[in-house]
Amino acid sequence: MIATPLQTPASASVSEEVYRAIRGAILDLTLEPGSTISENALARELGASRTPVREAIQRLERDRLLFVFPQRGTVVAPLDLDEFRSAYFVRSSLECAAAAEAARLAGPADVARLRQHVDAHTAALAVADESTFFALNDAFHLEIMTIAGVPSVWSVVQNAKVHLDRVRIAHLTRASTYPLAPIVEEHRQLVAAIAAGTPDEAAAVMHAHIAKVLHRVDLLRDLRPELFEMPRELTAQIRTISGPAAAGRRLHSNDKSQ
Amino acid sequence: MIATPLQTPASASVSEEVYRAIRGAILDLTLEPGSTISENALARELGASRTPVREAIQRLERDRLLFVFPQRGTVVAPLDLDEFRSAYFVRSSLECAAAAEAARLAGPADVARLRQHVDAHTAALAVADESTFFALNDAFHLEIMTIAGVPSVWSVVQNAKVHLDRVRIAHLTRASTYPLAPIVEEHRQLVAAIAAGTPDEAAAVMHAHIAKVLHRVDLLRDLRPELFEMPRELTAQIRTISGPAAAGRRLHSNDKSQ
DNA sequence: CCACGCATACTTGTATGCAAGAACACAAAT
DNA sequence: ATTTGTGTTCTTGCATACAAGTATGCGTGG
Repeated sequence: MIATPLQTPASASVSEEVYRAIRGAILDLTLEPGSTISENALARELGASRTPVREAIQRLERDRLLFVFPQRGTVVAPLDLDEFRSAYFVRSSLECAAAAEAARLAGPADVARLRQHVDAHTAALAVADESTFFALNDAFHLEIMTIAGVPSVWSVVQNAKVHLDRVRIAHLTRASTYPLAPIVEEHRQLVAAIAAGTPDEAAAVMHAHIAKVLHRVDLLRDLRPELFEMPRELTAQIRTISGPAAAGRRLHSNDKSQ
Repeated sequence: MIATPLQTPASASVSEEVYRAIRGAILDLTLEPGSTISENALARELGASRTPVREAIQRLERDRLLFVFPQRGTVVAPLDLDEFRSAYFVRSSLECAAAAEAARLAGPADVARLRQHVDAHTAALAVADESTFFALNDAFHLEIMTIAGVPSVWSVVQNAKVHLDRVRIAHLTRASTYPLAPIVEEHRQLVAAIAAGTPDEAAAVMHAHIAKVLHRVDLLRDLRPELFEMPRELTAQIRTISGPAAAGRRLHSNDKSQ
């Protein structure tokens, strides 16, 4: 059961709201990796019709958060090592290049704005909850992209970042708390490198900053290997020709009780 | 008028076919930047219903090839310098990083496969038309991504590359022919750098290889500045409150003759 | 006990109807 | 001549009905 029947605040469009709802449910494991969902069931739950639900599902499929098997079903994408590595590659490459470019282009006003971000982040360290903290984190990284002159690249980074966040969040709910202070400290070093106008240094700091997620995927794989497994029914994407091989289990979760 | 009523060969789904048809029409300027399109008109032309047309339009909007203004209309995205620069940034960063990584990881079998690509490309130089030549070009770049261990990153590059291709194709149809031989030669140098196992050299060669598009956008901007202009009717995305400022011109192309 | 056939209840893909809003055309008033 | 109101027709967003395909459950026959 996903959260609420669409009472989310800034109502842009039903489709957008449904997208955010499902995406959030996937990220916080309300919808577990490998579980099956259905357009009709989601439409009932969210109080919308199939059309906007379907549009959201197609967006999420392009985000690689869902797999749609026509006439068979739709499953939440299991965590995947290759996907994680690709996402890391994209984020690392783009953000390091942006940090270097920002170090080349940044003027005094830009550096001042970066420092404001760091100050706000430091203040949030004490009082804010995690979600707002990470929102500030995203804002800081976006600011660097903006200084580099390519703000719209941030959306590409975000699309990749989801797959890193999935691992981080899943690991977070099971393991210890997340150390937030080092993040702000690394941001401070990043600003220093950008202010100094040293592109290589900025890229190196950014690389170290981002690389800290890398070990989490291995830890999570040990903690909860089932999050990485595709349900056996859908593993055979190439249908065996009436072969009785994949008999036994059922696809539908049979949740009529909803 | 877009090409044919959906007779394209490998019929995956209506939605997919419509997507490819519109995308192709945008790329080859059958649909000119800034022109308005409509779900109903496209559905009639392509012999489909609105649903798959709508799905295709939404994909193309996420590709930034269309702008959808609810209740007002949908326009083909004009060429845009910022979009071009962002796309170049994404492609350059990812492909240079991939080339460097490929230089680190490539084994003899990988190098052999790369050489096969170059040989096939050389052969195509004499006989093949441009579209198959560029298909081989894409295959080569994908192979590098594969060797780097992140094949799925290629889809990200492709999404950005569209905006570079738009400029190249638009410039191609108006200006002289495209010199193809240097491309293959640069690929050869790239393979040499990867075979030598020198990441920095591979990245440098890749950078020079990709950077050749950069000057085209300026040339095209001089040749056909109208391709870069958003129709004035939709420039005001924030509606002036019943202000008669934007009066005069009309939005709808009024092509009832179709 | 096992294999096969069939009915049934699901799935997603597609078509279509309706609603809300925006822009144009035109007539009327100032 | 300019403005203003109004109706028509366009636009996209959403809801819903239908079509095609798939997996399950059960009965039947072996």
